[in-house]
Amino acid sequence: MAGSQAAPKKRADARRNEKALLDAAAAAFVASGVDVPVREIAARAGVGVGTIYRHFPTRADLIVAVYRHQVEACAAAGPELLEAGPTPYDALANWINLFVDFLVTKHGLAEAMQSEDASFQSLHAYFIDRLVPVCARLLAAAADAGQIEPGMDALSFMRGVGNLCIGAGKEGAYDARRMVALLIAGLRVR
Amino acid sequence: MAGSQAAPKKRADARRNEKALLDAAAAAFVASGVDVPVREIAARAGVGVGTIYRHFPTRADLIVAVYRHQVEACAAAGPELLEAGPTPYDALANWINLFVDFLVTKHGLAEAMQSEDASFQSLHAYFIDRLVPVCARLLAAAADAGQIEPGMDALSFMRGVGNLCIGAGKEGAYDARRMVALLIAGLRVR
DNA sequence: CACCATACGGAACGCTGTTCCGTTTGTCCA
DNA sequence: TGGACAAACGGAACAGCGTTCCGTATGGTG
Repeated sequence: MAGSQAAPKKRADARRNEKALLDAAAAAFVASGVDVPVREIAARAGVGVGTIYRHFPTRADLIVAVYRHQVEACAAAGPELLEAGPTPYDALANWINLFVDFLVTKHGLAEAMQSEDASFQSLHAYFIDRLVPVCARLLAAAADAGQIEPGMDALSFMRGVGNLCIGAGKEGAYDARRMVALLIAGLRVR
Repeated sequence: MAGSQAAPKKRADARRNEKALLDAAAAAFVASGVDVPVREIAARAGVGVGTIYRHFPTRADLIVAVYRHQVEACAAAGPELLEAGPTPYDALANWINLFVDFLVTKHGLAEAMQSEDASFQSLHAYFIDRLVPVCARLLAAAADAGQIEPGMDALSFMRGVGNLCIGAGKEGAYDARRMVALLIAGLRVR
């Protein structure tokens, strides 16, 4: 097999800077949200701005790289919850809650996810690739079990959930989980 | 009574420019969304940028001025629907649909509404003043009729509805009305 | 008609993202 | 070991945005 990557042998300083940038970006995202100025990330990492763009052509690429592990974990949790939960509907609700918790703790990520800006293309693509199929399977299972109305497409549903997470985690009394719970409840057959 | 305004007699050119700015802004909002560059609005109106800031200190003030009529109409429709609808729940659903239709046809307005930027303070204040009480009354009526769970606060609910409208009206197949319908359905008692 | 407060225009500033190129540095082979 | 070359770097420079500020123009008025 081809190992982890078909690494075209990058230079040592390049690898070092990429790591430093990921750490700096993670810290900066926590401190100032995912729309923190590029210069600040560069300063934290002790590199020039050019170096950021060389490693991560768009902000979305950097965001994806920083949160890849957590997104993968979320994707992996889908089938597990489906097997563990009392019913498919419970599994769906639990999984969505997992996703919501992830989103609301990343300042500005929900906002970025719905941005139509071209530079966020790769962020969309990644979330769609990894999470929408998982959601689709949970929705299908719940529909097959007769617990929710069939016909909801996973992409729209996840966009709705993501939208509801916008503005959460501020001082205002807005509770994203409560709103998402309403949305899920709205799916149920009556 | 004090007539329509206690107008402190503004100069004729100032009144003319204010009108021109409102027209230009309305056209620019339609063409490029509510986050159209200030310079473009100024150019459309044939004035300098300073003139915009003199009449409308923040972008939110301009947005409020442009859409005031439609927001007032929406606010006025609440009590009417409550009286007309077969049930309070129907009135609530119809009114929310009115609000959603308003939002999705104003490119970028839903996004602006959830912005926490200080310059949008007056936009928040206006919507909260005019629409939240109407929504609260409809929610209370539906709860009193035993059709929805009591305890939903109108502000959170409207924020949720507004959030669901983000990204509607683009090429993507996202249907804000459908998602909002889910949210309303989630309110119903089971 | 002359005065002056009111209002205007747009240059200028600061902060963003993004590009570009002269310089530095790691790697590899003679 | 040392030199050569591709790879990578840094940050100046540019463009687009919101916002401020002040010299200039103008409408109202006695």
